[in-house]
Amino acid sequence: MKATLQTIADELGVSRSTVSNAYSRPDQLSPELRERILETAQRLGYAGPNPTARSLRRGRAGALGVLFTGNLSHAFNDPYAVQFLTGLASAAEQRQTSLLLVPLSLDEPEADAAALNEAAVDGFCVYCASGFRGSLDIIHRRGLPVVTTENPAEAGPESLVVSIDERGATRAIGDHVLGFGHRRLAVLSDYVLTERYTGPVSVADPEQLQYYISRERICGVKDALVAAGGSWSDMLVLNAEANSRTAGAAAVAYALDRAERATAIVACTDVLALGVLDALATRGLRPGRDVSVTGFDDIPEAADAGLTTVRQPSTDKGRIAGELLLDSPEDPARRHVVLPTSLVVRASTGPVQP
Amino acid sequence: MKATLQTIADELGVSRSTVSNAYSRPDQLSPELRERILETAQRLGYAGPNPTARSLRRGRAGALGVLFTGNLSHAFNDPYAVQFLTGLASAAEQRQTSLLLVPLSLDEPEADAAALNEAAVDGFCVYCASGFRGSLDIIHRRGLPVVTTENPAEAGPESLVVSIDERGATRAIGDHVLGFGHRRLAVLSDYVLTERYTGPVSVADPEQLQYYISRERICGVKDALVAAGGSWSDMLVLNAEANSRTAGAAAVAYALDRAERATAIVACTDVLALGVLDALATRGLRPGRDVSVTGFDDIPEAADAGLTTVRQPSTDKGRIAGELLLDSPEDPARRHVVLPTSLVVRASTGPVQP
DNA sequence: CTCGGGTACTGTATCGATTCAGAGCCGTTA
DNA sequence: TAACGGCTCTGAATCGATACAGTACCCGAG
Repeated sequence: MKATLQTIADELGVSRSTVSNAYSRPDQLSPELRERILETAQRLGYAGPNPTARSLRRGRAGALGVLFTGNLSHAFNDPYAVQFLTGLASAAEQRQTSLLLVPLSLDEPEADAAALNEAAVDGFCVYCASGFRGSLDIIHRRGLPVVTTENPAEAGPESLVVSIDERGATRAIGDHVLGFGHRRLAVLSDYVLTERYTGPVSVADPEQLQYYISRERICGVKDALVAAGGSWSDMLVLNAEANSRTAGAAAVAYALDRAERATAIVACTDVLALGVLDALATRGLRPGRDVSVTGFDDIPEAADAGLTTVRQPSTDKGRIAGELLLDSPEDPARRHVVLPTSLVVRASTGPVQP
Repeated sequence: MKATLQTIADELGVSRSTVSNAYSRPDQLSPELRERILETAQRLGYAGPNPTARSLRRGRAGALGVLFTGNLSHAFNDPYAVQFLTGLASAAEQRQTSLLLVPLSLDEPEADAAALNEAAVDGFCVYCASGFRGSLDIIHRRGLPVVTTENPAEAGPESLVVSIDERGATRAIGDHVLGFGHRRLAVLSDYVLTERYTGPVSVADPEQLQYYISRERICGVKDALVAAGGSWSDMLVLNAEANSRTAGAAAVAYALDRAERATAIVACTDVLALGVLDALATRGLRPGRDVSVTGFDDIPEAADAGLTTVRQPSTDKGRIAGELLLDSPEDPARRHVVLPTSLVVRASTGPVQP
């Protein structure tokens, strides 16, 4: 038989409200009585107001939902994702809110819908939204705010968005690499295809690709290429089956081992680019001289590896996502934040060798 | 004005209970009525029972709390931790439970206590318990189950524990390395000291170290050394300021650069060991020949790097932790699970060079 | 002596569901 | 035909707190 507010109230002969006030609004009662209440609570082993009951009454769950695919490793092994989450957590923490990880299988829509409907949260954060498109309807039906970090165009006006100019950022990368005279380029990404596959793929028109981030980033490279007078059909596109170092190394093998070796590899994430550097190392090729390599995100390891990349403010992105979710501004202009990116040039890129 | 069970009930002229049953106990009403109810709910934009209200009534929060230090990066950058969490999440998922990340600052006990008291969860998982000792009392006062992955001796009988034989595992590592004839050993760990510091430390008696995991693992190496007729005073102990590759590389520098170079480095985690391999690479030293290196955990990267290490079933550990928490067996014998470990020998260890 | 105003506390409605005893109703069986 | 059981559905109690209107009392000003 657990103690409740009533237990304490009865014990002291005061009203339940007063005990509640002792915890939540200390200014509403005399310090002496409050002291007695707290002491009695301690004695009866009462640990303070029940969080669930409080949530129900207050109409606030005190948590933000974060959607995940079943395999957390996948989500957490990317330092970018971890930084984003760190930012999200810091915003949440400031407002006494925690994060609820909601695992989705993506195979069982029924179960996923149930998980979304049963989550006691005040809003959802959907990042890496690729697989979660279907979840948005369910969330909207619950009338909860959602923030995504993707396609601003596709997100309805009711959505909150924190994004970057994906296409412009890789355009800058492309300009940088092309400026060094490289013409035999390869672009490396995960989610080029729907299937799990590692290696070269033929992409007639990158604008038609399904997944937003890979599409935009690849198109940015295309923009640069076309502006430099190149032709898309000369571009080699590589798909990695996951956003991991090993998948990156495996996927780039084709571009490095064939006769007409690519002289520059534009990877769509730093993790993949690090895999490319691994692949170069095992072949005795020098980054920035024999082959130029670029990444995206500017994770901490990128600096150590001397990787030329695009810096995006990952932690800020998470923090702002959290703030949007918790404040849900009405003003449509404030519901969509675009953050700046910058090109970070390091040693992994250099002029094409004669 | 949001729709509730009552709204639907009034609309159809049935009782609230019946609408509730339509969602939670479909066998309690006729299929036709259920269909009409679901349809009306759909029409009125009702997304199903409110999770908070349901939790209150059922007395089950449907979430497990996971304690974190403020900085998620720290926690998530260790693949071991991510694997553990993955296991925890899978156990939770099976029982329709999600994970609530509860950020603790460790600097502000008041705020931390509040966070613990306000978390709507059915139990807590405390891993990397080093800093969280103080939280256990608060959790116990709430009457919630806790599972830890550490010191079985120190945990009270009310605690749930999933552990491994830390000391025995590093004893095996030590035996392996000593068997190759190595005598100039260094052991590398984080949390040897309370302070943030990277480099050699003098440890008169490892049994006195404060943090459980580093103490036990270092003592295991000591056991092996003593059994081989060596003396603890010959052992070099290195502290890394964090469990990261860079900290590992920095901490091991002393052992590699001094005149009497260590011939074997026993690292207490794979991440640190990978850092040691990095340090060897920058010095042109060959792992397994010039210097033997061992790790602990057997994270996926360890296999790629050819690292000799101890495999512990990280994912199982998480899964079992979740199961203990959700089932809370009464039988004291079942409240404490010890999982097996095994030595995995790869190329990073070899005979001492003459 | 009354009135205004503040402080300290009480009582009740409410948040949105679940649960469980029981009420009708209908068909079966002795 | 009465007793019984099964199927649907209802009504009221309950989970544990918070919010708000209201009461009692005290103090100083008019």
